[in-house]
Amino acid sequence: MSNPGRKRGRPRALDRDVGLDIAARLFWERGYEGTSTADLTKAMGINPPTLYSMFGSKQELYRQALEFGITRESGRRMEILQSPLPVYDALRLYLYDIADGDTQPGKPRGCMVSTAVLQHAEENASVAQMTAALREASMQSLKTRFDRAVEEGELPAQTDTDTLARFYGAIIQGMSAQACDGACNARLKRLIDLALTAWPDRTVSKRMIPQN
Amino acid sequence: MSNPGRKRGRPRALDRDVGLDIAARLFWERGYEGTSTADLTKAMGINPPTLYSMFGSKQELYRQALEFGITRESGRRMEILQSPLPVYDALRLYLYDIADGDTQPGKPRGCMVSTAVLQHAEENASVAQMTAALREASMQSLKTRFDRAVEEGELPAQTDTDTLARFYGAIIQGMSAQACDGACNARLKRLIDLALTAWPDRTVSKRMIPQN
DNA sequence: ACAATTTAATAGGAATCGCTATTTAAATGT
DNA sequence: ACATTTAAATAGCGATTCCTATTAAATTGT
Repeated sequence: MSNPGRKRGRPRALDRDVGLDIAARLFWERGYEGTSTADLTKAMGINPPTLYSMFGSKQELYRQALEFGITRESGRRMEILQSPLPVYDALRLYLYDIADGDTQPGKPRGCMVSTAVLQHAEENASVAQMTAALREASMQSLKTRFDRAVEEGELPAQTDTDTLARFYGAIIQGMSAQACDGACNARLKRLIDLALTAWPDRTVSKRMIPQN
Repeated sequence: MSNPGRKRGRPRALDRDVGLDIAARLFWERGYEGTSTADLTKAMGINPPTLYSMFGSKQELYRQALEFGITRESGRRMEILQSPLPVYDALRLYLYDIADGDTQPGKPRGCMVSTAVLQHAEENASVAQMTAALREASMQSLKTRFDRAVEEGELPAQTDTDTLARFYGAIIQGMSAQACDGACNARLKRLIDLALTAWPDRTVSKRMIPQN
């Protein structure tokens, strides 16, 4: 029969995105080294050769699963950060969104990137590099927004935007760690609210009493 | 020959503490799942049966290596925290000591506990429980110190000491993650200095302009 | 019906995983 | 010297690691 919408040959039994979603959840929960290819094929309901023909290798599957898992939320968070809101409010919403991501019901705890592959066997150094680069990019996007805020007069000219970005980056990583350890959403948001009191404020200097 | 200071039988070829130090460094660098028993025996210069007769199992070795690795610094940090210094200054020195620990030349980056075994295979859940309990205990010791500060009038009576402890706990975890990613000592200390501006201050409320 | 095309399933390979039964070596006690 | 005691080394077990050569199945084109 003529069926122009379909290719020739045996149809795929597993949708690629479904497979990536399953892989993302497994890697998210158990880490790269804690997830075996047998875990992956079993969860996807396929046999090893299918996994390798679809995704290439375990490392390549991890890369694709990472990309698949973060694309949607990464886009949303960029919109929050680049919104017309004052930078402080954008930052708060940005952090709240991350706290929500760290504590989604029915999904693994913590962040897929923030605390992933920090320790690893030598042979997995290139995998660790993937997540490290994503963490660095995340902090750079914060710094870029803060730099704009300086230019637009929302932050003092002498603001150390790099340290400010890495500080909130540390909060993000700490939230992920604590979510892995069982922290609830409300607890993470209390933590955010406290972290936001470190925001540089042009109106008042906070500590009137010298520290030394 | 009569030699009262020594036991009978073949002498140990490897000192227990030397072995634990080697194991601690390997687990620290590569994580629990990233370190194989072959890595451990090779680094110690022993054969598998010796490792198992000395330490019992991989999991038990990890427990002992953790204990060995953190005992000294844990004691020092408790002294800092319980010193007669004002709580703010004690906290600052405490965090600086951790930053130093995260960036020691010739040792693995980051903290052995703060960011360890956050993700893991199901079979290693009990190992993850070890590090999670140590992280929780670390934050509890901060909270206890802050509670005392409230009692002694160093902090406002209404201070949320639990959130305050978990906030600096998040900073500690973030520092460890960033040290793993290559952050230097000075960068971590800039981060600490910024985090310390979130310290509750009785003299002035920081944000004079309402946020909403 | 039959060839062509594409994918899945079977079966297993080489290496490594954590771990151990057995044997050998090195000390002390008599 | 020789037995006793303690620990190390040899050798390897069963299971699992990531991955693949080969075969079988399911579709389309003619």
